Amino acid sequence: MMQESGTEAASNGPASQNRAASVEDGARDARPKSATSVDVTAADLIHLQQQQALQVARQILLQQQQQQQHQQQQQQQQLQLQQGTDLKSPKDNENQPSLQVPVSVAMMTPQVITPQQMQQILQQQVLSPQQLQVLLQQQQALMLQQQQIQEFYKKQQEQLHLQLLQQQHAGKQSKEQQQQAQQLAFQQQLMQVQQLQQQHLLNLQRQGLLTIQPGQTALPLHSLTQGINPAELQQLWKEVTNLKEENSGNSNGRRGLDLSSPQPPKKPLLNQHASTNGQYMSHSLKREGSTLDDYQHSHHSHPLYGHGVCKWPGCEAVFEDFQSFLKHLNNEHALDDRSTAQCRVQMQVVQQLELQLAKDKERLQAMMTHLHVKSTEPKPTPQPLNLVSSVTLSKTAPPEASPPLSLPQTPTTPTAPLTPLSQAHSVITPNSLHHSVGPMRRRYSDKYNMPISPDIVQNKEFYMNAEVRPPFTYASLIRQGILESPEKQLTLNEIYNWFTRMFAYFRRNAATWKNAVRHNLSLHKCFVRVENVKGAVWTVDELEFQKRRPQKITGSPALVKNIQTSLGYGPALSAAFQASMAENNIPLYTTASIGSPTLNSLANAIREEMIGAMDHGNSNGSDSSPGRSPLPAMHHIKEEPLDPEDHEGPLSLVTMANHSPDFDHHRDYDDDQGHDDML
DNA sequence: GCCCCCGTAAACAATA
DNA sequence: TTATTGTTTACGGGGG
Repeated sequence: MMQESGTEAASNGPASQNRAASVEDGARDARPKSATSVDVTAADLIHLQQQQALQVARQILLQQQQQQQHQQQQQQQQLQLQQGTDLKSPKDNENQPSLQVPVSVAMMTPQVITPQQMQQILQQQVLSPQQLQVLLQQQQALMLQQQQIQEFYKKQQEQLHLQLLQQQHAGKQSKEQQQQAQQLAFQQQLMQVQQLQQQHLLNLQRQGLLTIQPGQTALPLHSLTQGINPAELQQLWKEVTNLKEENSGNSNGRRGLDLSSPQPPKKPLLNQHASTNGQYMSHSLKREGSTLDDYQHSHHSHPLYGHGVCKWPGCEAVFEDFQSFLKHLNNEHALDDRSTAQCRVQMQVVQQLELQLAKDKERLQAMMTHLHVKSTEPKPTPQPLNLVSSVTLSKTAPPEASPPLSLPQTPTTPTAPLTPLSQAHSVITPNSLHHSVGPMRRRYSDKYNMPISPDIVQNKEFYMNAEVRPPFTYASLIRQGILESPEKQLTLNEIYNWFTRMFAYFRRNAATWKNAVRHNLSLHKCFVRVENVKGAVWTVDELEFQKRRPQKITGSPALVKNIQTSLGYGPALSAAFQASMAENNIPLYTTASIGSPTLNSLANAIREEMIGAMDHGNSNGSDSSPGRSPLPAMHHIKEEPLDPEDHEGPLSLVTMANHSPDFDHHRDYDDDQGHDDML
């Protein structure tokens, strides 16, 4: 009789809820002013620079002392020779024969780096061609400065030499004073070099050319500190830009830029994130290749072709039609050394961007965790868009929760059914995040008549584990839950369970949202209550639901395009949405064969028709015809007797689906709610 | 400012 | 009797 449900009513007064909500909102407003950046701060840079300079300074002083002694000895020898004495010291001459170039000068001299080093630098700091140019200019400017310093140093050395000679003539003075003077001069020079290098590094950082990550300090900092040979940069620049005259077809002098022998991303930095994102990265790369192929063969839109312009890096050739572009692509960007080099650079760019994206996502997750999750409740670190590669479900999360139908359930294929375009619109944007943190206002699924399924599908793991309010209205969520059920019908309690199972947010304050669910079920005509022998189930009248929010979406062309593109890519559509479309064509309560391509296209077509009908702006709440073939309203289902087997209870329902709501866990949810509500 | 939508709260009745 | 389910009303906020 009494279906399981939370015992939330007793201790969950509205006042306390409001207080809790307001406090929560206040906490959310108190956002951290300073994000904990993963980049090395300027202070760290300076510290490293200072340490490095200290070591160099010690070497310089040692060398300088030796050199000074050597010079003085030479001078003494010369004097002795002039005086006719013959005091040889060949040993000293042999020991210090080639110290005319001080170490400090050697340090300032730009070192010629190997191609491998250059590649490592590129891998760790992938630069765009523009950035490379800027870097080149910066390096050349630094070279000039360093040359000036060298000249200055040489002049000083000469001056010192002259001073020594004069001092020799004037009589021997204390060597300590000379050494101190020279040390001071060298320290000044060192300071100047340090300042220049720090300025250079800071400039690079400011311009975003240099991002030093933890654990990355060794090579890039060292290399940049020592200066990259502009010739090498120029060489690389030539290799990766359009130098068509170099298109010889042979790999002459093309070192390490061969795609045929793909070097594994030997980036320790990348591997640091492999535990969480490596899968995602490799997968996305793989997906990138497949989509490219698909585009090339099946679409007249091409990722390398946009607005009549070839988007090959550095090309920007203009074409009137797609065919000429394809010809150009095959001719000019064929498989040769230049293309492979450019491709490799682009791969590095993508890898770097993905790395940055992963970092930003981690930061976002940390922020959200900080803002929404109680510190006393250690949660798994859920991330939107299936970044969680291996979900360790908390005790409040359904451990198995085989998702219904096409939901990507296995973390091993996190983005398998997705397309990049579908990802683009359904990623948790700051806007949606804003919605999710506050009261449930203006869920975009309603506002723009968008199917919520792709979002829920893509962020299922996220919503399941993060106490983030899904940016959908109760009505949309209820509909989604009902449509995800195998029979497209749920009892009230099953709807509750679906909420708690799918959304961590609804595992607390049960009285509030359950009341809202009931309220919505009763209020909206799109939810049809079907009497049953053993109770009642709720179904969705899709027509009524579509009529429910006839707000036009013509306002933002980009938005409309987004919606249409999202509809145009079948894999992004969830089976629930397809099923909902199928409901308009096939009788209710029949288990539709969901997922066939024809049904997908049909569903898309119907969906677009619906959106087109919405554009005409149906009168709100009126029962006017939506402007397309009037499908029979679903109200008759109220009288339609149901097969008792189909809805005798939750357990019978779950046997039909591969997603089994574990009601023990629902108990847990309710219990947790009780704890939460007591707080 | 008005209207609509949505969320929330609450009262109330029916029912198991 | 109690908990659940379902209906309805009221109110406030956001947004067009």
